[in-house]
Amino acid sequence: MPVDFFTKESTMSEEVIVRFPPSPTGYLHIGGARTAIYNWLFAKKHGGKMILRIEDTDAERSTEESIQGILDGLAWLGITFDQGPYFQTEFTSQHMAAAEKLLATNHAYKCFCTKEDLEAKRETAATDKGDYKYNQACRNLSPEQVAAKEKAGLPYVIRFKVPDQQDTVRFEDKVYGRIERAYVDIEDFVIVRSNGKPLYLLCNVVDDIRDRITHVIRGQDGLANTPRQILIYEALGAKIPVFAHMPLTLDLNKAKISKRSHGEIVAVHFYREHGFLPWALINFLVLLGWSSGDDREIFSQEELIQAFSFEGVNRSNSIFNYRKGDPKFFTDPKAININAHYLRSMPIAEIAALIKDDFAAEGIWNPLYESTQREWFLQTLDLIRSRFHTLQDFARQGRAYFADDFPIEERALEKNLNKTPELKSWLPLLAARFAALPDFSRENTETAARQLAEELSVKPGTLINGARTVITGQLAGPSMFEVFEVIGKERVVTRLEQVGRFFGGADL
RNA sequence: GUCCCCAUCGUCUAGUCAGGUCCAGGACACCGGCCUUUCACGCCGGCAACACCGGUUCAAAUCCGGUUGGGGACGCCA
Repeated sequence: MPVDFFTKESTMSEEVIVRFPPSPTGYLHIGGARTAIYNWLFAKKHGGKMILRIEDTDAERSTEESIQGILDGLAWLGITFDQGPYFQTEFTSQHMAAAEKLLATNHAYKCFCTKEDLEAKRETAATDKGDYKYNQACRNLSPEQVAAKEKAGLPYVIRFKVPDQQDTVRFEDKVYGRIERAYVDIEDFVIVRSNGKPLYLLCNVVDDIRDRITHVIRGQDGLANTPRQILIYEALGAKIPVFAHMPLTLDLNKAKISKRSHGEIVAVHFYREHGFLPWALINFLVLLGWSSGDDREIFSQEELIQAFSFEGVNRSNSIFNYRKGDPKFFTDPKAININAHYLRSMPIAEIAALIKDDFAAEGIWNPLYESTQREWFLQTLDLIRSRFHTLQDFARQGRAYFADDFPIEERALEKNLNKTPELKSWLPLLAARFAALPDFSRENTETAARQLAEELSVKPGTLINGARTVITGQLAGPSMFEVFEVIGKERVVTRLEQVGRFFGGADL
């Protein structure tokens, strides 16, 4: 395996290449998705490429299911990549070649200290509240000593030999600015396990060199790893990429969000299943730690690509404002608000396409909605969408517009019907007036309803909201005259005539 | 414990690099009003923050030092 590609300088240094390297140990969560989004935006903005690399070196925890979940999540979001997915385990020989090179150039050494021994020392240091650092016991072993230990069959790991200098490792982070770390504060870290498997720090760097990554955009939790990785780049004689660390997303208790402690709420698929528009989720996520600098918060894809830059990335961690068990907000209120915003402003035909499956699942899909009843369908969706928060609301809260069996809200029943028992006879009267209308327009139904109200000496609202309850089962909704029009004369008249069923049933 | 990073309304943030135009702007949430047959949308208004202490300066959210608070990293995990 030739190793000179480590030193090969990029000939097309202007081209931006970024990567998203998830480890397949769970679903795609919103923190990871946000990192992917930032990478994707940056690549798009600079006409660069994005590589998807599955970091599956931890065979024990990596699963096929998880890989698929991550792929599905990215696909749903519309985060596309130009290369990959690559799998880190496919490049083990390159990782090992790099380790050999480091060994050969005296940038690394074999360490025979046992895991048990080291763990004991670490524990002792922890109990004494002291600082633990590898004591470099094997750093200066003579070639003869190493040979002897190897011959004796002693297992060893390969450690990186951190330069013995008084200086600091420094780099210019695109978000955090200048970061410095003293060499003495970096211990000789392990790059190859005793079973011969290379470790993340090494693999990650080798892969980034091979893939000619120009910009490493990742979470702030990678910030502390960066000086060590830079050391590897230098030892391998490779060009160091630009680093840009993104602030983390924490929960209300300022703890890092994770599957373990937060469950489904932080999973991308949760949002898909709960009627979120992928772009709305992206729009929300991108705002968690970044701002355009002006007052804009809603962006089209083109606008966002144009507006995005590291300048606008905040340095402090942001909080995912989710309260468990909140009856009103099942996730961050701002996320819901943004989703609702798109729901009421996007082309209605797009919504129609997105809710088809949901309607089918609820048993209220009608194929005619795509042919002869398409106009009616779109008009109805448009009428009801302003108060909806998710795509699911159309089939759930909007059921009465598409089906004759729909639930009746208890509060609507009490307030709009039970309080005025006379409606039991008034609504059939209204039905008769409506039935007699030659043209069932909103103007005509309004005139008829108001006229009847006047004749009965009741407020129009009494009649109208009584009708609302009987016709939609709900306390609130669009203008009833538009509802009448959309639901249609026949169904309106029928539902009004059946008002008796809400007053103890059969005695009509 | 060691090292690194961070600190503006409840939350997301603008303003900090180039100190005065900021008794701090926007958004979400919340409260009130208008519209109205209801709820929502929309519009109008309100509540609400520069963590603390010291320094520099005519002037500090902005610069410097410290304190406190928070986060991250310190694995033969990624």
